[in-house]
Amino acid sequence: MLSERRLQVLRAIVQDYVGTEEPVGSKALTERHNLGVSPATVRNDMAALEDEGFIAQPHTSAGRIPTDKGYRLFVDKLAGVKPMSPPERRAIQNFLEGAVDLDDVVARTVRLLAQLTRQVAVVQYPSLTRSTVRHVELLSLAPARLMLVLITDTGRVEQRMVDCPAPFGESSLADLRARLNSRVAGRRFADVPSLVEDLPEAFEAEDRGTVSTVLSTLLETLVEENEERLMIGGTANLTRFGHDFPLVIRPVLEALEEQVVLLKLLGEAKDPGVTVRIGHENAHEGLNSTSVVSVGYGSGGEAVAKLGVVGPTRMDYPGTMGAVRAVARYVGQILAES
Amino acid sequence: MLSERRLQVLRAIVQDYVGTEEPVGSKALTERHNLGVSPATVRNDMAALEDEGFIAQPHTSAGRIPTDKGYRLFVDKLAGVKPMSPPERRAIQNFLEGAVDLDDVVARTVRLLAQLTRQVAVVQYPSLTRSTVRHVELLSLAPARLMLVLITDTGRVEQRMVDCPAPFGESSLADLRARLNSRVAGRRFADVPSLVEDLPEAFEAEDRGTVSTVLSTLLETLVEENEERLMIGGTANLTRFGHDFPLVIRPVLEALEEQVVLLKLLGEAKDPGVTVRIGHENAHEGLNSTSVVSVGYGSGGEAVAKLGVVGPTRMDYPGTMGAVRAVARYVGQILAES
DNA sequence: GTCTGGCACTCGCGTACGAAGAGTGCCAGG
DNA sequence: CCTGGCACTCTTCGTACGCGAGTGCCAGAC
Repeated sequence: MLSERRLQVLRAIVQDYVGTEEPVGSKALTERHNLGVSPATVRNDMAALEDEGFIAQPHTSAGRIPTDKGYRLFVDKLAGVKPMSPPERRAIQNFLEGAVDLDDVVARTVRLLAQLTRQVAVVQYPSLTRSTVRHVELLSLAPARLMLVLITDTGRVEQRMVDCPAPFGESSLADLRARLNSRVAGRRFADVPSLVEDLPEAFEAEDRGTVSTVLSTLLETLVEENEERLMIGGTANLTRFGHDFPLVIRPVLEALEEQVVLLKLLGEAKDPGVTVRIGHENAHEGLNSTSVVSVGYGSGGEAVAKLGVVGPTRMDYPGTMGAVRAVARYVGQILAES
Repeated sequence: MLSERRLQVLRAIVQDYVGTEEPVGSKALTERHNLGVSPATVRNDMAALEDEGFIAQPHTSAGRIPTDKGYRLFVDKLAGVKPMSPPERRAIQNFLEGAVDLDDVVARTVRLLAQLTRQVAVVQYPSLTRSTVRHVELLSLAPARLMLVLITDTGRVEQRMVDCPAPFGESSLADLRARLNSRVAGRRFADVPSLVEDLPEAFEAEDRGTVSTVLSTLLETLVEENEERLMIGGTANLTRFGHDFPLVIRPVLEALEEQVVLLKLLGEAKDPGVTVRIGHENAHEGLNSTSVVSVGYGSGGEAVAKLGVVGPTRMDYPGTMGAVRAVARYVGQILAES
């Protein structure tokens, strides 16, 4: 077990290193934080912290830098979440309220997060399966060609083309549209499959093929993987990463382009509050030198999607967590209003 | 005026420099290209080319590298467009044909371009104003709340919320929907404003406010700037930029995040064929060390949007131009089919 | 007039060496 | 258990130097 002072030393190391980006030595520590002990004592503590794996030295005679394990302890025990100041809160709210539609909300959120945290921002669109159905629309584009449009209570709109096996009359179309909506409107998307499975039976034999096709298209859009979308921004902030540039930044950019990777990353965070994944805690190898701070957001109690930032493990955790949490809260409000 | 051989020397310099990324000297030139003359002669030619501003030396006593002006001459006079090989063409076609909707087409196009050219790809969604209307849908979400959905022949779907000044009955809604579609379906979006301006007059006084609101929302979505969207990808390719990394890459990433900048960039290219903007020819300062290769694409004769790549001025112009042109052609085909 | 070989010159790059500085580990004493 | 002192390690930085690539120019050949 680590003594109280050793924890203070760790905290001081993390704070200094995050600020200066340079390994921090015992002398600098005693000067900048009044720990009430001499450098020699701090050195002993540092040796102990190093034995436990919380800090490391890049070279034999340089200062110490925190390890992933050190950051983990810092985040869990030594630091809180730094709340946003009132002016910042107001700025967030004002900026988000200007949005005209969901795309705009998401785009603005990305910009905002990137700017506040000076890191790469990732915002997931509200999940279909965790939203409720506002409306399902069917349009006839050609005799045997329909367009299916899904609209969620969060303002998300998805459309799919449907090629019908047989021509589908205007009256059958109206019938299907009405039946579909009466069954699913206001219900959760997750429940849709069971709500519509017997629908073809209500139709004439000649139309059943088309109805089934429409329904299977509808269900396809709800399959995991397909239904998730996200937006990223602030990649220019990657340039503030460090000195050993290309080697680190390359895999990060590649990972960011793989939506699957990012979705898995966000999906792993089950915590209801802000989740922090540090360095090697991220399964994806390219992100081993980054930390991911994420949180769910939603219009009501339940989270409909996640948002977060990706940055160097050497980041201002309290500040970042505060920004992410605040933005999520306001996005939730905006969605609830729309 | 430059002699034929001097042009050959310039061509050789560009080709070698693009290949090796290193300044090329007179000796290496004569060894790798059989120009039929000695290094000394080439040196004289190089001195002349330098006087004219087509090449430059980074330091006294290093080889020469092409200037923007040199690349310009190369692109205009010395090199053609390298066509894609049949297998490549087939791969492009296969990859694009798997798309399920417009978002997917655009996303696949971005990936494809980025992979083929190993550069940053930019694809603009089909412009609304240059497309034709397939359908306009109006949905009632709440007594005084409508959703307006626009669908183009290229598969693009835009939606907007409309807050009505007064409740709008279901029959009025159906009426408006029918009148709207009969006027604009199949027409070009650019013509929509003049086609609908007298529409409110056909309605009862109590509904006119709502009809006007709907129409003005419709027109707002068509305003330049608002109606343009684009997708970028392959930013990881920026890491192959050069050695003086962060300084160059930073402004490029920043420019890429500014959609306005990119749209202007693509918009400036008026040429019906492939357009190349080299280095300082790009108005935006951050892109002064990049070249932009772009081309319009569309389902029919006219271009509905642009696509292209952004890369270092030191790029394989013939190959890049070939890839961009080929991808644009196939995207056009796909859009025409859908 | 144009091309060529020769030659002296310039510079950037890599290596080597040494001094400076920062930081450490350890130890003996309070 | 803390502290001051001290020897040690390593990185960093500046300087010097030799090497090699490439150039510009010139006199001579075709």
